[in-house]
Amino acid sequence: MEKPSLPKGTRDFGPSTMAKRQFILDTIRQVFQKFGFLPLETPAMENLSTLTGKYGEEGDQLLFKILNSGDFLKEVDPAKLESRNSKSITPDIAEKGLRYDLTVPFARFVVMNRHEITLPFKRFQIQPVWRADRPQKGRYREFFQCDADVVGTDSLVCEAEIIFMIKEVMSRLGVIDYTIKINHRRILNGIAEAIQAMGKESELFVAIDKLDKIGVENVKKELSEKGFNPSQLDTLFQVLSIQGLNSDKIESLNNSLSASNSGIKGLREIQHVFDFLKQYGESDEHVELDLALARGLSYYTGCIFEVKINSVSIGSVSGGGRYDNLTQAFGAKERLSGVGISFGIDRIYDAMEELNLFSPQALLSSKVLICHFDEGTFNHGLHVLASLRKSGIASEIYPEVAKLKKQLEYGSKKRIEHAIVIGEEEMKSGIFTIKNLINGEQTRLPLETIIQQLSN
RNA sequence: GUGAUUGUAGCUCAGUUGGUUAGAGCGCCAGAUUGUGGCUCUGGAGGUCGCGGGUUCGAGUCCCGUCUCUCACCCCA
Repeated sequence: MEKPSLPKGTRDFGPSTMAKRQFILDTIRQVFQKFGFLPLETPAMENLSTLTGKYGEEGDQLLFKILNSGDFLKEVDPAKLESRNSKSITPDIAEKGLRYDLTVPFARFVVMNRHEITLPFKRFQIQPVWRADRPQKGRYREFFQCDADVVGTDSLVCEAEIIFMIKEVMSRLGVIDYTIKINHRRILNGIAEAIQAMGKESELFVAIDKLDKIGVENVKKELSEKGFNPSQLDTLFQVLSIQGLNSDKIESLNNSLSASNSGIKGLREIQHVFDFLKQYGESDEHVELDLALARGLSYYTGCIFEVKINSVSIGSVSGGGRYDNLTQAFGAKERLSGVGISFGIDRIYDAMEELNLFSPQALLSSKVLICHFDEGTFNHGLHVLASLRKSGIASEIYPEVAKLKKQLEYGSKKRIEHAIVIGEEEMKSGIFTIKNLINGEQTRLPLETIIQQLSN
């Protein structure tokens, strides 16, 4: 017999893990709802035509594909089969794939249901996504994303709201030391213009995105290998090295990017977002304009965000941005702009675990265990159990006749707070022994009093 | 996709230059205590040493292959 195992990069979540995960999920869900987002769920699988081409070539390779049902090789061109080229055969044998993120399925949903959606449409979605990546720290092949997106408005107040939501989620989770990095694709384009690197934007952005990870020298090295000349690099790092308050950075960039329409427009939008923050009464604490933030997903066109929990060696726990043309990819005639944020709760979990931020009592368990001695007291226990549950007290009865020792041990291990012991005497008198399994104290009380005390 | 790394009891790990019947701690089960868990004591169960092949009189230990874990790169939550 083969030992059972899990596929690479996937995990089981036992009860104690789930208690903590639920806490994070509930927190995020509550914040999304408080900000006026409505729930949406989409299928785990999508047509591959929906998914491919939205995440760049690299992303396409990370899609999990689902083999067609039935005798799927029958219809395939024999010459193609003979070629043994997986890439060319794939479209013939796999029409579906597992979703790679929640934004693209959302865009698909919007296009398909355009007639019954009132714009601007705000939705949130909390579901697992799958990537055929090689797992490593903070990286799984199945993980949850918690997305909130608004489509159908260009208003920059949406960007500001994203920042408010991030702040509220972090503060409710008890995360104190974190940074919301913000940048704008147009500013990045402006920088590319300023150093005359048009047409080589992607190489440029990918390299500077690594700045805080590998340092200035290594980025310079990578860029010169990619064909950037020293004077370009000088100008680039002159711009990137701007330090100080967000407002100082904006001011200084206004000068260095003054020749670029795109750059100026991006800066103006960022400025607006900061203005909205102020107007709302929120400071720009934790928010940092970071010119080195680029983000890989190719569909972003406006503001981009990333949240990093400091002092934890885990990638970003949240990311998002504005995209202009996502619905166009599905043939929508009208231009629908959208902006969204995605929280990665698996990484948030890992980070909180590392920082010891979970409160210890977060275990989901019954409050009362009913202990008994024989068939008679067991049956009486069932009545007691019913009364407890009617009063909304989470409770359970030890399901078989066993030694008291064993029953109490069970309750203690499951961290059930109280044990009610029902013997002959208790059954007759209606006064039950209730034992606190945490501190060991024990008293005798009538059922009504017990229920009253436990209901609080 | 590239590179490195790990694998011995349910868990965390020892195991010497290859040498008898592979160990410890924790956990688990039972008893001491037939109506009282956590502490203590006593006893017990549990391993094809990841899998397959090779070298050897002899392999947990050496060699090859394979799978797996973890980490880094690429990319990303």
